[in-house]
Amino acid sequence: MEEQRVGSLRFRIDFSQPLYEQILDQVRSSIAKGEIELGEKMPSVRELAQQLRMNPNTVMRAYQELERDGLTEKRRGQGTYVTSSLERVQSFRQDLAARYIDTFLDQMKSLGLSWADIQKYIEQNYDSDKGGTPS
Amino acid sequence: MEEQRVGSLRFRIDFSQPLYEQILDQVRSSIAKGEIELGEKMPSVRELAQQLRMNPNTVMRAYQELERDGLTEKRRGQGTYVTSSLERVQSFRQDLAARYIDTFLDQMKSLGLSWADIQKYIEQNYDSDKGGTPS
Amino acid sequence: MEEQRVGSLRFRIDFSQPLYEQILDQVRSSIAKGEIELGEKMPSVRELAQQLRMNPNTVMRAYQELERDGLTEKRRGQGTYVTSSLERVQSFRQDLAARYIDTFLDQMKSLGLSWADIQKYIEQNYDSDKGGTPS
Amino acid sequence: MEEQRVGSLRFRIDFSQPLYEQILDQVRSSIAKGEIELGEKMPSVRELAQQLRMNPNTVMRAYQELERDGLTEKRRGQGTYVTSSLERVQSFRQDLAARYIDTFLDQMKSLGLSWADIQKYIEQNYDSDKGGTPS
DNA sequence: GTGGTCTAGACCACG
DNA sequence: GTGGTCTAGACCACA
Repeated sequence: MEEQRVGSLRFRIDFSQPLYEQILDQVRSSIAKGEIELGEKMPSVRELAQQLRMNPNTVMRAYQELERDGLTEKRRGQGTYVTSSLERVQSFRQDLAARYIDTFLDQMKSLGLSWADIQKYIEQNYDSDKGGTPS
Repeated sequence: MEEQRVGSLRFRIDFSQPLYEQILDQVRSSIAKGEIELGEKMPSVRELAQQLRMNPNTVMRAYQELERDGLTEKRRGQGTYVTSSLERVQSFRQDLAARYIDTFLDQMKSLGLSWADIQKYIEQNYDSDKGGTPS
Repeated sequence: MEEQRVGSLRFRIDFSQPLYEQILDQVRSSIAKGEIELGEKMPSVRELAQQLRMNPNTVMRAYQELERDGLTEKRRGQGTYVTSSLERVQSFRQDLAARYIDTFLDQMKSLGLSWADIQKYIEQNYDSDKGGTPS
Repeated sequence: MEEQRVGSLRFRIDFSQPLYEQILDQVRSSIAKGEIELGEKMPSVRELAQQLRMNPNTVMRAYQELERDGLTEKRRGQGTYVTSSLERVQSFRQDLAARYIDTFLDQMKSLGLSWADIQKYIEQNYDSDKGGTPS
């Protein structure tokens, strides 16, 4: 329900999805949007676990996936850092967007909606809030 | 892998999602696209389970959700039928589309992509196949 | 120390490496060598855990990596199966071999040994047992 | 990323392996290849730690292992020196090479590849750069 | 201090 | 029955 800030990161956790997935998605989002800077130190596993009132293992699982995505890197004994490679972030963002778009277009197709239909619908209903990079 | 036909319905099942969900989605899609006609008889739970080589419980769960959606109705002693109400189908289609779109726009927002970005991206990459059998 | 058989799989577990890695390596090896057949059912997580006297979570972690490798697939409520795709196994084997070889050649290079040196050395010392596909 | 020189030694450090291990391996390599001469003085622990921007404890751990290997020796009040015994270096090199080779052959065996397979593969893929600065 | 592995045991979704 | 998520808490390696 309420949002929580931990360092530069913001979290909004509920019980509708696996906790580690929510962490994963929300950290990805923070990195993709540049809310947390390249090369910045992430909160430690234990710290984040405590702040979010979760078990450290749950947080660690999310951190491991982030590293597999190439979005963070671990430095032994020092902590976890956001990657410094802008390129890696960009390419990750592209890939993920493409995956989301594919799924979405499949869904629309399964309902028999064409791209023109979708455009019309969205422009009617979401004119005021089309998302995008925050100011 | 391969597609399977059962009456007017077509199924393509894999193990990446819950089986009952795949049945649900694919029947919904068949109804939305008019591949199975309004008022037509659905295969019985047993029949479909046998054809798809699944546990009848799995098929039943999908059928229950279809009925809750108002897309089908059971007639005692006769079986399950697709609703005859075009209006019901249309409104269901609208609702589902709206839900998919919301999710999609949230995802795009989480990646910092605006509606303009999305349009540009899709038109570049999917020009030839924008899907959809317009109603 | 002693080898253990679970279905078609053989395990030899010690404490010199993470347990889940040993499971992972040994299952990979069994698949690569064809000791367990394509499409065959793997022991369930709980079953294997019990046989190896480990916690199910430890086994599950290994199974998750196997799936990420594309060597196995989960079927909900049914269990875990070795992939049926020979191609996937072959390509995995190629990739892994290439990785091992790269590492090895780097090590040899760091010791100032040329490929000719290595060949000579191996042929002198390992003539009787050059490994390879078991009879 | 970038290489760093400290006296006769060259280092290339990342975060994918324990830092002390990287120092260890790279110093061993420098000695084995004769890049640093027998009897030459090593940088002091503090000096090296400072140059590599590491904790002195980390460097010390690597130095202790080098001494255990017989590749270096401490002289009280003077610092650490590379051994003057060519024989010791040679025998160390042999041992280490043998260990690497054993591991490698085990890996290949676990993938069901024979020595002939390996030779063929390497000669196809690495013909231009077989590494090595023969002694 | 950091992350990583492991155990024991609960509870859930799926078939 | 299957795998998946989560917690609590122990112990380890690295810096």
